Amino acid sequence: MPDEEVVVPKVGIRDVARAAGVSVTTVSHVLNDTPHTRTSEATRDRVRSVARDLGYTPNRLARGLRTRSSDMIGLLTEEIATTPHAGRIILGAQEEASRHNLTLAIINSHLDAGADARRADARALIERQVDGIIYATVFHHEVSVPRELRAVPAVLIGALDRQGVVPAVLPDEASGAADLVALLVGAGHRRIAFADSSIEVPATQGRLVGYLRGLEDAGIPRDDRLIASGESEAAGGYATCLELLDRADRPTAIFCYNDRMAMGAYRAAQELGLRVPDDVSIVGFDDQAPIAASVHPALTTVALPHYEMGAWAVATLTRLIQSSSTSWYRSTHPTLLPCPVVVRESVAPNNK
Amino acid sequence: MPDEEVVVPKVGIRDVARAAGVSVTTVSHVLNDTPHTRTSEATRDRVRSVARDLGYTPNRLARGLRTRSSDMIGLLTEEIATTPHAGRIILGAQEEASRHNLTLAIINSHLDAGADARRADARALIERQVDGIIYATVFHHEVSVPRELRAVPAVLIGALDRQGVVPAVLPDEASGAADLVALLVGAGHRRIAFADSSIEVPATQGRLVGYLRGLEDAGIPRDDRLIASGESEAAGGYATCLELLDRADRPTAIFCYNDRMAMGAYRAAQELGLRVPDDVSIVGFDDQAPIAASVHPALTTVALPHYEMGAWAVATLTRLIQSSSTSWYRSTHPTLLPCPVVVRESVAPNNK
DNA sequence: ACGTTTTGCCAAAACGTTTAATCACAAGTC
DNA sequence: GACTTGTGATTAAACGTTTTGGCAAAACGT
Repeated sequence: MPDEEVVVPKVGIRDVARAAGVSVTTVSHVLNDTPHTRTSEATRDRVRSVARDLGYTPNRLARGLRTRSSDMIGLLTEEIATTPHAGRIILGAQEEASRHNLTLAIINSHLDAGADARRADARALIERQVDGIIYATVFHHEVSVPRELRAVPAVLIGALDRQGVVPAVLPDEASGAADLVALLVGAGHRRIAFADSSIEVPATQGRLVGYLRGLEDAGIPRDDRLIASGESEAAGGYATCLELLDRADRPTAIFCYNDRMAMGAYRAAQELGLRVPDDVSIVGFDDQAPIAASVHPALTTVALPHYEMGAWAVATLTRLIQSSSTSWYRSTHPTLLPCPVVVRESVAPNNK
Repeated sequence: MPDEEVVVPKVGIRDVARAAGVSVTTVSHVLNDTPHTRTSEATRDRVRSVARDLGYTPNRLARGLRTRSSDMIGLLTEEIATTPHAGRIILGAQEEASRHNLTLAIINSHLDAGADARRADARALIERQVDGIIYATVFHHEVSVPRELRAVPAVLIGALDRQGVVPAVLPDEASGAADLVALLVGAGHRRIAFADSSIEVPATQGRLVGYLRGLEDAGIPRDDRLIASGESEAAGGYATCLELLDRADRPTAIFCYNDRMAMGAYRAAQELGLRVPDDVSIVGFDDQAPIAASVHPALTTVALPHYEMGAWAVATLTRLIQSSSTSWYRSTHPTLLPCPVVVRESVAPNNK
């Protein structure tokens, strides 16, 4: 009952039609370049210019209602807060989405949220008629996706679907780790220690597996005395590496489970009077900003393909959406994205 | 023309109505608890249980079309990539949004994007009929908001509206810096240096202003020989602090422009054989994860209220939306959110 | 027993699009 | 000159909700 829109009288397709002296159908046709439809070049131009002059903005809600598709994709993230990495996933997803004229709707679940809360979040997205859903988790091995996700195409980031029906993408940590070992071997190192994380997550295994594979590829026998583990923080890295380095036959290089532990390794080396990289080479994993570039010497490490996983997710999602309702799919193996090693200054040739 | 939805026959409000033996009107009324409407307790229960059994999910597009509101708010971010901080803004906004039953649609502009690209992004959100828009920038002093933002309530994060019409929120860097100085003064320090950033951004000024105010409050005269500047990275902090510390009358504490520079300060101190914090206290700014907690000794610093700004933004936006169309507002002063100092281990009493 | 109020419910019109189905009319075709 | 064919546009029916304005029946007051 209050006065209507004194501010900006929203202009709809009808207004354009009226101003251009055609029907709304025609306006819709020309503005969307609807195929199999005929309109003279003259009226096309007229409609377009009128639309521009009036400042027409289509109402995507209305369009979505009619076309049964929202051009939105939902990103369900699990604790974006804990890891700065998550930002890069969002960025990758966002940019790929923009490329397809889609927009991203984001909902964040707390890590400790129950299954019901998570399902409620999925429902919230589905109510919004998203065309697809990305479920991004911190690195879990397997997860059973809320069954509401079955209502709509979905992909998984950082986890495998227990039922094996939803496509998933993961970082190829093992290969990255193996490459890193190869780099060290190439620099002449043979006594390469591994400072592992003491808590068990899939990443742990991948990195350890890659470390061992790297050794094997180089024909270096495994030496369990060179493998130690600690809390996956700077303090843990310090303690672990202190122990590894404080021996007569100390390693010439240490592969740390992550960059934070590598920071601890730097300190351990320093306290023992060892210089990095001259006396001992140190490498990390994660390429965690801003650590890796800020420590001295700058840390050689392995980057995780967060951006790429985000982009991959919306790319395959759009493929799924297009092929949807005709062919259905069963996800075979998860997609593994490469983890490139980024070379900085913490590795030196082993001249011993 | 392919077979219709063999998978999941979407259930709409009509299906619920039919199954419950009532009209869609009634279903709508009970499901929304529409006020000033009368329905017997019996039918209410029946409708609700039928809806649950059928697994009814309302179509928010349709609802939005009718109610002229989408319950979505758009977050326009400028280069979420560069700063890990951005993630916390998103998180704060997201959680506050969830609290109000809103969902966040995110679009990211590149920092180097032109004004047109930025306006296109704003339009994309408006087409989606978002109820409001948050424009989050990296810390700029003033910005002229795309005029499409006038079509809908908007708030600014990290910048001021040049026209002074859009409410804005900023971190109160000056007070945070002053508090930090007060902490140092309280520990007995009087020769407190400031390692400034050499590039000019609003944050620079705020922190410097706060530093000076802190000194003044303590009755310590300003000494320009204690103020130096360098690149706002670890390397710059190293160079700057090396110079500050390598004097006979060296400061007993250094306030670094940010945590990365503080990392450099640690290295400078170490190379000069000075222990932190025993020989020199060092503080930073930003509370940047994971640096601040990972360095040794852990860094005392000031946290930026990113989460809080995100939450503030959607909170005031919802207020704006509710009061909209009735009262219009003119933003007075920007809101300043406190930057709490977080005490760790890099400050020691000055016993000299 | 008769008006009046209250209670419980419903029909139908929006909301702004897209799209299937037609339609008028001019131009070819034999 | 009667048929077909092509061209450029239109009419009207969706899409799934909310909401306005009523209407019948039950309850109530006298």
